[in-house]
Amino acid sequence: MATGRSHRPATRSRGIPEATVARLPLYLRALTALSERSVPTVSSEELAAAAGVNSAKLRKDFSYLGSYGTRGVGYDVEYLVYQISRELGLTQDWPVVIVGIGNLGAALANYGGFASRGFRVAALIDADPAMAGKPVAGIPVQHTDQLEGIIQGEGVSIGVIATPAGAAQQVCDRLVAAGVTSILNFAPTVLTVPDGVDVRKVDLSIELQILAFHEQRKAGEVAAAGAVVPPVGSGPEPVAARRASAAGQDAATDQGPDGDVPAVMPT
Amino acid sequence: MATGRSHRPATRSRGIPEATVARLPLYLRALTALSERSVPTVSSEELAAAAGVNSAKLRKDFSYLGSYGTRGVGYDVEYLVYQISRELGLTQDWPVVIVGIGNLGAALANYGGFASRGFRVAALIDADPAMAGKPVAGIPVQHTDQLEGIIQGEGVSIGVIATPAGAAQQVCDRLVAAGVTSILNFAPTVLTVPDGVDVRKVDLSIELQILAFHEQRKAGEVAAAGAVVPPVGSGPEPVAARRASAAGQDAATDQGPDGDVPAVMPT
DNA sequence: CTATGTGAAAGACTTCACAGCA
DNA sequence: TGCTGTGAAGTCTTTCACATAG
Repeated sequence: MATGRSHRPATRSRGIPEATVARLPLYLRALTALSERSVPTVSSEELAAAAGVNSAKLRKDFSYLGSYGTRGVGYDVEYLVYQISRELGLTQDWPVVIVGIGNLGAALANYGGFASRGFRVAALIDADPAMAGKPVAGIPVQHTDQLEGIIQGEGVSIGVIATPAGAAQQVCDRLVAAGVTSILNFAPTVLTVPDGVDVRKVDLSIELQILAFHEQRKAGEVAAAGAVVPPVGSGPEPVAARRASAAGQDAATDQGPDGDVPAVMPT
Repeated sequence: MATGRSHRPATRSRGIPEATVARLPLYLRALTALSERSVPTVSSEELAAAAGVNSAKLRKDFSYLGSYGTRGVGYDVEYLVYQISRELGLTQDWPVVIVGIGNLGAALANYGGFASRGFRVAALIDADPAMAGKPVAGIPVQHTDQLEGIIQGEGVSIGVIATPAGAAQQVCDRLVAAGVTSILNFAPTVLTVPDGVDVRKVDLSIELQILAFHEQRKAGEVAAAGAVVPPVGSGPEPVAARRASAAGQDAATDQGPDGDVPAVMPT
């Protein structure tokens, strides 16, 4: 696929890198905090520190949105908050349904961050008839039978799956058939969806395993004692060397690729 | 820190790409499922489909671990399960502490996936005195005062933070001071940690915002019908194009850079 | 003849470093 | 003078495509 770097019409070239999109919420959060403290402007350096990234990256990211800063000064906090919000589509209302009101589903329903950014819990759905009517986070749980009606009635396009792994694909299919085109999946399963539907997954187990991998390495290093040049192993991997100093810092702040979260069922 | 090392004989060149490490848990999950069905071998094509990635990527990933396949045949399921488990450090016991037993913390404590892969909930910690002693998921909650003692006593190196955003950094500092070197953060805050400590974050709000961004685009595409705002939707955008066929598959499985998850406090 | 393993090419993302505007 | 905006360089990932082992 040739990145038809298309003729960028003035500012705002469409085609913001995925990596940048993933960081916009981070910047937005930092900016919101500044805004609440009535800070009028910030430099890329300060904002980057607050968001946990380096300033060059931040400036590059913002450059994809347009030239919203002032040389020699910095960025206007309020203005940036607005621009990023608009870019992320947070200036509109996004009704969301959460399917699977177990421990996790309830936690998500109670999650305050929802409302704060245009997301509105339109409904809580669970397959257990006993749950029907029971209020969670002030919202009455509805039975799965109602799923299609709710999606269509409320015009829901984003669905959150917090069911056991075994039910995830089935729920997903129904959500999609009913019109949902974006899914946040907390069940530890690979969902199959038709083209045009976005899926993001969050899997606690995966995150822990990644941490374990690095943790294991740390232990190994101690035992092997940091030699000047890696002993055994193939060759003095250049990559390895770099990793040494950057990894700790990097992993901690801007976290590497792939992200995931918790789930409800065993892996 | 030095990197090289490890007395790993034969294959196994040190320096597995981070992107590959992030996918190993995915392969492991798929392999475990096959193993339970007593499937003896799998081709890269089949396994890739089960894991939601493409076969070329999978083969490349495995090539970093060594040559564990048989040309013309495929991979031995049991053997691969073992190799990947070892690589990820899952053949050993990893005691984990969860701090902040609110809705989310309780959900995590009940998460079955923990035990299944070498992770053991060594303790549940909460700052609320009223919670002390109360069992959650069969484990009695302990007060924050006990934090240091538990970490050191159990030799915990992985900590999960599920507290409100305001307490996260403080908890993090205590965990690190007590000896924890890997942290999974569910609070919507950027944690600052010393070198050598790994942090992975999981933030529901961020995931939803990313979905909203793409959702907004889809809506725009429909309206613009590949007209005035081409670059994004209309143009054979590399990303867009790929997304069409692979994305559904891709986004679901290998998800882009930076990962996050849910939290307990508003953004 | 099949499916792995892997150089090489293509892309995506990050970092550098500095021109240029306020 | 200070800080943004951005080509260019550097690094990491993915994809291609095919030699090669079984």
